[in-house]
Amino acid sequence: MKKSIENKSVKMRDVADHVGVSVATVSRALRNPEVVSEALRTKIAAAIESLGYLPDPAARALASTRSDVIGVILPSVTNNVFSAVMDGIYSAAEGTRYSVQLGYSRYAPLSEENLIRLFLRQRPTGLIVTGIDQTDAAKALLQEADCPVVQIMETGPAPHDRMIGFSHYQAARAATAHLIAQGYSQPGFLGARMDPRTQRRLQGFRDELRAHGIDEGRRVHSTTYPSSVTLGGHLLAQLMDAAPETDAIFCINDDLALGAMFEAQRRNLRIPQDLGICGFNDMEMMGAAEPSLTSVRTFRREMGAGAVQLILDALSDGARSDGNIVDLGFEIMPRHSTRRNS
Amino acid sequence: MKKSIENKSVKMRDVADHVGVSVATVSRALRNPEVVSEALRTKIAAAIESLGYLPDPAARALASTRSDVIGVILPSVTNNVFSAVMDGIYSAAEGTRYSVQLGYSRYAPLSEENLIRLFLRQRPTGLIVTGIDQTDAAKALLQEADCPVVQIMETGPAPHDRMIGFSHYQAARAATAHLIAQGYSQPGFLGARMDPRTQRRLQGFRDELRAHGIDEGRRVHSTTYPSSVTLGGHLLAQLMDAAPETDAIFCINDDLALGAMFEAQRRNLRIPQDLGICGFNDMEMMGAAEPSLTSVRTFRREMGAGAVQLILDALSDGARSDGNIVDLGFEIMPRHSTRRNS
DNA sequence: TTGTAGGCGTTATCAA
DNA sequence: TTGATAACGCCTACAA
Repeated sequence: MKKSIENKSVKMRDVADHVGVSVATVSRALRNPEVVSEALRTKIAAAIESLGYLPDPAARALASTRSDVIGVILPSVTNNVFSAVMDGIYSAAEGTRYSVQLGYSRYAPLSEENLIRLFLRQRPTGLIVTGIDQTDAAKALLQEADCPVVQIMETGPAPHDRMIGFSHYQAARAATAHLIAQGYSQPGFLGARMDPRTQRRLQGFRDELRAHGIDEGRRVHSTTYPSSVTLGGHLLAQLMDAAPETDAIFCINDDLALGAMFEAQRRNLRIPQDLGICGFNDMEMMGAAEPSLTSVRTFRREMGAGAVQLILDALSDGARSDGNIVDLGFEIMPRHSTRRNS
Repeated sequence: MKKSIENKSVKMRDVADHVGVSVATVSRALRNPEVVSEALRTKIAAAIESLGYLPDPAARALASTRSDVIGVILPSVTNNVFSAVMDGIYSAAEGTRYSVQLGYSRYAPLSEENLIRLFLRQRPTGLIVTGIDQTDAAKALLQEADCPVVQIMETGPAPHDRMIGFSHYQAARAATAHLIAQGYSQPGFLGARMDPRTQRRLQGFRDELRAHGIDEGRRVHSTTYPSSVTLGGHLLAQLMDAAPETDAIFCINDDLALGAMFEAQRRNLRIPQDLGICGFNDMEMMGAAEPSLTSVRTFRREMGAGAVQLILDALSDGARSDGNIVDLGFEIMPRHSTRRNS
């Protein structure tokens, strides 16, 4: 079995010669096995195996005007929300003939637009983009794309093609409602980065307060800096200085919540009595923290895997069925940090 | 400026016609601008711009027998140690003509081997692989690769080509030495996953104990499960039950350390008096925690960026200069969780 | 400095 | 069911 090494330049031609058929037949055996005779098929498979043949993706793409890549554009490399999404994407793509090509926009709509253009140039099998806040040019590109396009992370109006996510607005309202239901009457808000998705969460927070006739006062603190545990601490410090009446906080994400928890401990604020804390995303650490932290569970891995599945479905469905929206929802995970009533 | 949209199938031919030159000249203007006359170069650039031409990577790769991709193989998608590495890689690649292709081995040497084979098939510009524990077949592939190969995360003997990382063994020894220097006499070890890199850290821990004449007793607790904050708590619980004399722990990574910290708080162990805690990697949260947690800082982003740089260097250096090892080192970050002496 | 032409490894069309 | 044979879009000697 020397096959492992000797594939440096085994090409379809070699396989064909080895079996004594034309390259066309080998090609068919690979793409449409059903039209090749049983006998040849097995001989070809054996030859491929023993010669260690691997198709050249570039030649394939050039000749078929279609590459076997699924393009994915995410805003951030480091944010572990997206790590989970990627995990789902890679898992779902594993075992298929498709490979994943990743691009990072760094939360910049213009760079997202360029990435979309770049990816589309490769005639990908499908494209996965994050959210609904593309530039007009990007939207036009997606609209004209000749491959399935899936928007992830959100649900919302007018998807380009397909969509899988949840409502950040509703999730934030639910989290805020949870705080209020626990008896907190002066909830505050901690936010970072404040990209459009985050803004929608803020809007949910505000609308829920309003629905309960609660004034937000000076309790909304946010920054455009990227979020971090450290920042969570700073924001809580600012908030408590500006609005000492605050008795609970809804944090835009779990990092901020964790940082706020640490800061609360430094200030000897008792959780959940003096301060209730609710995060967002429900990363693994939330349940393990002391005290355990309430959060809004989102289905990130499922979003990634689901997006790939939507593309595969679209491929077999053939036609492009617009308006296909999958709402994965969310779930409030009540934990010690907001357990004031019980 | 309708260029943004109308690039659906603008090809080099179109640009050439638009300017009134041959495609060869356009191609040269793109690859070796210096051999094309100033006048044509600017006209071509203008045409490219106004037509919105984007080269077809597949055709490029096929014709030049070299693709503009840098292949990267990492063991894990979700582990944020690697997120930071990726961040460095993408940053360094940005603005160059190279794009990044990511593959995940899920800590399985065999799948790493297959990915290497797959990536090499595309004749990449360079290949970045994680660590030094490849299968023999993979090693052979890397040895024969006709592109620069960079191994990241570690330093060690016999790199295939180039290498950038640090010594996990030495880092663990240093961390253990720090604990001992702080007056802890019964340090324990918490480990998860226990891949070869982790094992080297354990070896460092053990050797350092031995150097101080300390018996490890029943204080080494590890599992092959992937690490998590929750797991850190469980492991500490096990450790304290099995070896109550433990007065400090060295954790294989920061997640375990954080989980151990929470568990210690649950058990009313005072940190750092009753229990010293040292993590590994120094993720951002460590300094923000309450109490702040000692860790071993590693330069993950720099490793990623450096790896890309090494490839770019190799490209211009021309020849493949073997034995090129960059040791980024590490740094002990002493914080409250081990501040027993002062 | 610029143009001509052959080829990169597959796929797909058309015959056989 | 199988085999020739053009593409696919670009690169690169080789010529001019």
